[in-house]
Amino acid sequence: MPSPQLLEEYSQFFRLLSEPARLQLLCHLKQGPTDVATLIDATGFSQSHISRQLGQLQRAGLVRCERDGARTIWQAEGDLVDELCNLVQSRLKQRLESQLQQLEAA
Amino acid sequence: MPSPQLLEEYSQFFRLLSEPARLQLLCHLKQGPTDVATLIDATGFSQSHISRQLGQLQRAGLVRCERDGARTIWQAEGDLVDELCNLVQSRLKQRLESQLQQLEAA
DNA sequence: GGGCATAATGCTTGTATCGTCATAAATAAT
DNA sequence: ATTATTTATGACGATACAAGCATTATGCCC
Repeated sequence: MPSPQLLEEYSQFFRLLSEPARLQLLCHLKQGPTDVATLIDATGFSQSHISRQLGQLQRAGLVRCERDGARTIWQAEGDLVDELCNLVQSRLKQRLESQLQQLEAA
Repeated sequence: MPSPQLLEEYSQFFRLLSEPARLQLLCHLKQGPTDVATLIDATGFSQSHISRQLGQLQRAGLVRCERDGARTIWQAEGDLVDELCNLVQSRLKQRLESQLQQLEAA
């Protein structure tokens, strides 16, 4: 039985991934290091929004940045999120398959 | 690059785990099938709160229930959440270790 | 230094959701 | 049937957070 503190940390981490905007940014950064202008173009989000989301992801250690002059180049760090998403995806798939089977059986 | 719909589903799933109360309930149910009165005792949450949280977990297929007379016996379904938490935990551990090392090096 | 890009941060608003109270629905017992 | 017990749900206040606007900070170029 995990301690309340650990549960709190888990939930905080999952909360970070509970926002489509952040997941989308992470996915883009998975393609390779990217500057903010490109992210704005790709997502349509405002500059301030992107800056905040990246800040949160950075504090969690999911992305890091390096400055290139006035620009900031961001990149994803580690593939924990990929693994998590893959697990969730296989679960979603299972569920849909099972629901489909139930429909066919009826 | 995942579709927006898929990102939305991922995020909804993670949002489910972003609440300590729900994680706590899941952990209790991992110990074995449990009735609501026991959950109230164990967590101190109100009956209505527990009922709502279990409802959300049920709709996501993370728990299921069977009625035993007037009581409802709940149990966790699958171990996806365990796997997710283990991945996250090892990540948290890594991060702390790395921070510790940086402190020692200084 | 001043002007010009880019990125980060206060502040505000809107929305979602937690958590509780009260109530309703479901089920057992007498 | 009525009553008691357990669970689910409607309504509501409080709170958290996303998202944008405006401003400030940071670093380049002249």
